[in-house]
Amino acid sequence: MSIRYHIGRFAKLVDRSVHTIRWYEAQGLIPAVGRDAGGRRVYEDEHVEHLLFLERMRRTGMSVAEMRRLTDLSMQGWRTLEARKSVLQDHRAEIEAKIADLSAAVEDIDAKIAFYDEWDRNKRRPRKATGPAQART
Amino acid sequence: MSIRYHIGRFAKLVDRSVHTIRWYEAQGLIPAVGRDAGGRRVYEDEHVEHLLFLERMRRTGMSVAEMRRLTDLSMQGWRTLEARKSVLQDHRAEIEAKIADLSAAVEDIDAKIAFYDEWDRNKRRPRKATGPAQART
DNA sequence: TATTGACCTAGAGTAGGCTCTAGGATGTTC
DNA sequence: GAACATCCTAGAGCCTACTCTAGGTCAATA
Repeated sequence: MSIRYHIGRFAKLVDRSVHTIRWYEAQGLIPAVGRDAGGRRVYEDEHVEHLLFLERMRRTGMSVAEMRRLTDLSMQGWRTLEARKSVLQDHRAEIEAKIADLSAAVEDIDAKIAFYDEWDRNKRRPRKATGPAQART
Repeated sequence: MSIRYHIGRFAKLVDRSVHTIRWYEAQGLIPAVGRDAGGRRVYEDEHVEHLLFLERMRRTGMSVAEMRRLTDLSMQGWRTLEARKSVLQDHRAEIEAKIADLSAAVEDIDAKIAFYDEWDRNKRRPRKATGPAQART
């Protein structure tokens, strides 16, 4: 027997606003939401887990369309396991590319900071860039 | 003596559209753009380097507001070196946080895929999650 | 000199992802 | 039984970062 939540509590659990939760449902990101006698939405632990997973996907750049696809697929049971894996593998590849991009940016920043430091030490702008992509900035 | 470019060539060099370049200038992201006798914008290598650096910052999540701040500061010379370093250090910290988030997401995805694989192998849904944040998805 | 292509300005439109408003119903607490 | 929190629907509004349109100018080429 699982715990049930109304939307306010649910929203807090998954760290989104109540408005956003309703909007997510309208976008097809929350499967099979029940209602109580008064017509209010009722969520269960599975919804929490589903949304926490989606939240991680969202934070790492997955679009609402992709999250909807994942939600759609999971509502169709085991027959869609391969399709779900494929969506996740694609997203995984995107994440790896992003990590590479971010790491490269960290290097650029460090080079720029080193360049500023040298500028500051010598009280004159270094003639040659210390790293990639140096302008007179 | 540096090479000069009109907007079309410039846009190609920094891989943004001509529209976007004009818009960037309106947003204060491109310092001191000259004009030729016919009123057309003229860019130099320094502009290319500045924009390539901003492009890396943009791709890693820096907002237009922050890029404008960086551009403003660099137009004010050596007195703003510390301020520029500080903006870059803040962005660096954000990037590191993003990398951590992305790495965690990769782990979640791998756990989810392992979970799907086990489900597929056993032809029934594993009762316990293989990793964090497992719902019935 | 006429066409063609690249450029100009001002401003409107778009996409994604929320975020909020209005007007009303329900449920819990004192 | 009255106040107050929480919920409901439908739909408008907002923010960021572009993206495109309209109407025109300028310069190189045929």
